[in-house]
Amino acid sequence: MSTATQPAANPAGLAQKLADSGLRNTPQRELVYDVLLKKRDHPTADEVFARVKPELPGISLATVYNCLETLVQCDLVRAVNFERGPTRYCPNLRPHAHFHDEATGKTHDIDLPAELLAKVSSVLPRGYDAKSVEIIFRGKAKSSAN
Amino acid sequence: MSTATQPAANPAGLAQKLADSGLRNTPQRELVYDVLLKKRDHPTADEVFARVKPELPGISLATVYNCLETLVQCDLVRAVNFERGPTRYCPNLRPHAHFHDEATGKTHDIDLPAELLAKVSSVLPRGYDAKSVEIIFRGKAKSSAN
DNA sequence: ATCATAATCTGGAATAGTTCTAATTATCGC
DNA sequence: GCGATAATTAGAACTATTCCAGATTATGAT
Repeated sequence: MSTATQPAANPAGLAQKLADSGLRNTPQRELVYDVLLKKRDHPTADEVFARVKPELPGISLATVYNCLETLVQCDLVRAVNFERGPTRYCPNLRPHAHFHDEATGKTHDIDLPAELLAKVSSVLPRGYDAKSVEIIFRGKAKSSAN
Repeated sequence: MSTATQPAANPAGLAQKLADSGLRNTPQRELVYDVLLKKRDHPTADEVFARVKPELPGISLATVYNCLETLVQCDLVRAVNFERGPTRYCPNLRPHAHFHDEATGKTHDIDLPAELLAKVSSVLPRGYDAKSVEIIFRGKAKSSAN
């Protein structure tokens, strides 16, 4: 498993990022962020809820949604959507695309060289100012893949 | 406006494509396809419904959903999703990305050179077999854009 | 430490978009 | 024209998410 240093992709970074945005740190936010970091399989809000509940039985689904939204606002987590399925959450902050395996339903991160991202953005005609680019592959991941 | 020849992007192509898939041609399907071709602004199912109703007042929203789904199956139309918003429909069959203007809510097609698509797909590690790639830009389109 | 203030959390109701269901109607091949 | 099959319809049901109002909790000033 890759353990490369990632900017703020750790529980310690959370308090800082929250403070930066004038938000409070809470056990709920910490826990939600922890489960995202611990199992990076692009869980849905429901799945996060299920993982968080044993640790904090009183937590509500609404709070999980709130926390996830907060983490997205703080740029600690990316929200990802496939078709009309439930939103999935991803703590990988490096530029990456998503590969959606139609056979297993699993989602894999595909790292993107900055060079490629630049090339992709360069197809935009003048006047188009893109704040973000999202690339989604759909297909089958043969064997091996984690 | 571009009137370049597009494979089957015309009402006549519909009957053929439907037949190919063993499906029947119906007034509802023709009309839904027509309104998509006539105003290519990536309408939602509701918007298609509204445009179709004056011509065929008895049509139901469920049928519009059915027809759109059928057209997608026949590869005459692409379904596009932005975040959790309603699905939008696009009769542009050329390879293209979508630019979602956050200010106006409008969607613009961005043609993609085959060369770029190939380059994008080439970032996939061995074992990943992508059936489709989707590229979505988000940002602001200054002035000019149609 | 105490209090006031504001942020956050909670459970349940509400909502939006879409899909499902059962009954009716249209279409195709003979 | 007749029967088999496909498509349409209206409305109910469903899913993921947001909204709401009230309870709880953290924070900063005293």
